Amino acid sequence: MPIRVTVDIVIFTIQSGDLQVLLVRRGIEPYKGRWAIPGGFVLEQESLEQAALRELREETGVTDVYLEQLYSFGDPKRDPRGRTVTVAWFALVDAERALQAGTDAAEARWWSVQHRPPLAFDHASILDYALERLRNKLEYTTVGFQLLPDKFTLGDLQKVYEAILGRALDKRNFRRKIGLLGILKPLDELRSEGGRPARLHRFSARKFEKLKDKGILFPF
Amino acid sequence: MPIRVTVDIVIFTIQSGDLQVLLVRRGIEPYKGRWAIPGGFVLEQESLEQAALRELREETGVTDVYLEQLYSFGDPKRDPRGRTVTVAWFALVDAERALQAGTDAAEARWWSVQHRPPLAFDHASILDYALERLRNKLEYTTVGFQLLPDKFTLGDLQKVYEAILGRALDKRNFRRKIGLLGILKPLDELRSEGGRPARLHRFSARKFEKLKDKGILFPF
DNA sequence: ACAAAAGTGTTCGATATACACCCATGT
DNA sequence: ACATGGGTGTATATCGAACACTTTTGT
Repeated sequence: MPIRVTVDIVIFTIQSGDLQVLLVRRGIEPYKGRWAIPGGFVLEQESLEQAALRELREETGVTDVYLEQLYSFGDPKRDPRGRTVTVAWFALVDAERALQAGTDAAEARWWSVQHRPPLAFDHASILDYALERLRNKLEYTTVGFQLLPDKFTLGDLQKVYEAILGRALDKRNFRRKIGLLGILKPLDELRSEGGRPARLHRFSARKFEKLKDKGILFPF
Repeated sequence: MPIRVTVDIVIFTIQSGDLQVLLVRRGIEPYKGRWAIPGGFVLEQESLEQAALRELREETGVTDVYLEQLYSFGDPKRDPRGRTVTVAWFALVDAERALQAGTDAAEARWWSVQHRPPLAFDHASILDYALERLRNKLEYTTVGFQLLPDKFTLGDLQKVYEAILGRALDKRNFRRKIGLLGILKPLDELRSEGGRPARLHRFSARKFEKLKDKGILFPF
């Protein structure tokens, strides 16, 4: 009996200030009816990353997202049907793209990471690990920007950080630190949402690459 | 043709202030005669970590070392004999244990990471990645202590940091920061080595666990 | 006595944190 | 006019970086 290799993808998004994860309901045994992290077998001719991207596209229809390898899980008993090793990934999609994902398949939906259902297999461990990685990465990289659409307000950005870190941040300190990085381009465009209109910004990946090369990272 | 799953282990040590990696010379094709990272197939009934520990023991005779999963590599062309996915790990062994490792098998020896030979397969990428991870981890964890024997001097410890980071550190700043952590127990024992004798210290893992729980990490 | 490594404090700049009020719009 | 979210500066504490001399041993 050979070992079968799969990929599983923990897909996060932010919906109205709440960190959510995409889960699919299993239609077959084992764990029939339980919710699970989307994934599937690695095909003969594709790399692990290609497999993850393919599953992501098949399950959610989304493409062109942030994707990072997380960890590989291979406990001999993790799948009762037989020996599997899964290479887990985590992906970040912005709120706009997230909408199409949840509606595509009837048996896929977004769950708040706070109020998630019991999961199949060892998927609870995988999700916990992904969450931990996301929190850590938030502090020294710009992954947070991946959860926002092209144009966003500084309030939007702060909400992303607060949702992931699970605590409130000071508005003035937050803006100063973001400003210091100089990786946001303020646009000549405002968005009104129940109060004073907020300026929209765009993430400038080009400026960020320069910072990375110099070893300057995120100071949260 | 199923995918075959292997583990490869990048084993680091420090010998007289130089960061070294254990490599084995391949006796068969492909890449016969080339140096490679030690590794082998994952067996039917063992977890990935057990497989890594087993290979580590078989190749080096060492046990009870620091071992951490690194990344999984699965390019379809990475092994010309057929499709493989390897789960790469990195291990740290102290100088005393390292001695027995290099001598066990005639075709295994330590190489300075600076002057390493060309490697088989995609092992150069794996080694580079391990080195990057080690450097990063050094800055916010206590992995550095894993490269030292039970008793060591502060000079020994500083040399470990300098060898891995590849730059000189200020002795006073280094000692202050280590001292602030309060995870070293000074012993009533000195070691003389060509100058004023140095006090030996021991790493107190118990104290460190408390720090970790509070989220206090290494400030290098 | 001298060579060789151990040991020890202070100053300064940068960064993180705490904290409160006015502004522009919609209703 | 009032409710709602947007926008702005200063003071303090903490942390990291730079920097030089004395001490203890072996030869």
